[in-house]
Amino acid sequence: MSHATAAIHRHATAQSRIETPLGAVLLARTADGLAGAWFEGQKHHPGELDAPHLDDDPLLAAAARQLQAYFSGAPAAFDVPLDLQGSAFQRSVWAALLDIGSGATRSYGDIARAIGAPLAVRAVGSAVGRNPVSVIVPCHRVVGSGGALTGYAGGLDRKRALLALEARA
Amino acid sequence: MSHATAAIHRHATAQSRIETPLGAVLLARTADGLAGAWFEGQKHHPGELDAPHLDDDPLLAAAARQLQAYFSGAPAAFDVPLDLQGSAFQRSVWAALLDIGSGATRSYGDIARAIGAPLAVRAVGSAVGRNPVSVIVPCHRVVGSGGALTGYAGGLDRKRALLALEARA
DNA sequence: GGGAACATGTCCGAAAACGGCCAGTCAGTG
DNA sequence: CACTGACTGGCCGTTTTCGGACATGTTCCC
Repeated sequence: MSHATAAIHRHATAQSRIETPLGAVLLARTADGLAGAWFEGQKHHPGELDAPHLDDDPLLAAAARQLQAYFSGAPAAFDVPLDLQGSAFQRSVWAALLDIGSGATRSYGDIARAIGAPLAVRAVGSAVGRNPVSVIVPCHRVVGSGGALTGYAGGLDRKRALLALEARA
Repeated sequence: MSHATAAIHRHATAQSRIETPLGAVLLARTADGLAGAWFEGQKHHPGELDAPHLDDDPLLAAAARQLQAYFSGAPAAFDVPLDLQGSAFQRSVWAALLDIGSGATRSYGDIARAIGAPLAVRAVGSAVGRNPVSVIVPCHRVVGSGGALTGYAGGLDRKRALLALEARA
């Protein structure tokens, strides 16, 4: 188990499960914010969490509401506090993802330059792939420099669908 | 000759030889109890003993009966008094072996912790290997921490066979 | 009496393998 | 030419693997 995944297992205080047009999503929070949103069966899924299932947790409920709105075609508007568990490098990458507007895309090289490590392109790829909060932290908006989709922890189909949804909105 | 083996040669009052599905076994007793049960040709076998061969010695006969029952598939039930010749450290290790239930296994590290010498793992390995009373003192129930069989004075095949027998019972 | 060998397990550091990349090359086309 | 596609080499953080070092009691062999 990776350091980050272990941290989530340790600090999670509640979890809940919602259905979306792209499949079930597991949400998890810590005391400080939303820490995870994984598609069922995706790569790097944390597996079973110890935390209690709470459908009425205010933060989880808000995240669920905003996700449902997003999937219904409303413009992406997420404002739940995040608590992203990862190394300093990973957090800097994930922070950069939050700057990509809905409907826009960036290349892995763009992100590398944005965080001041222009040569760390492959490392950026790794970090993007470990994003713990799907959809809300928009790792799906990162594509190859030529526009190719190149990869997605939840499967390329989901990545295509998310981009298409945002293109319509 | 080791200190313990010398003591057995000195104090043995009777011996006898029985056949088992895993080969011949030499039994030896002292005035105080059963002191040895070695597979023929095993490592650390004491060789020829001076003591008289007595097939009607009550203690040796009881041990033989219980061993035969065990090999026929009956649950392990040994109650002959033991007289284990060895250093204080070795006796503490062998005592710990008697606490492992039939069908269960422990690692060498488990035993080391159980006797209060958590770092003496290798020494435990040595001591387990010198167990003078095979089968009845269940040294065959000690395996590597990863589950590997790692060694047996009577050969790994016998160790495997004993564990399989107990798994069935 | 000194020193090696053993039926191990834990730790730590180094080294290698592994990715959701990208820019450059080069040969093959129309 | 311009464009394509396959291949190459280098970049970097993370994860996994691997190899020593160490701790311990007893025996065996100089």
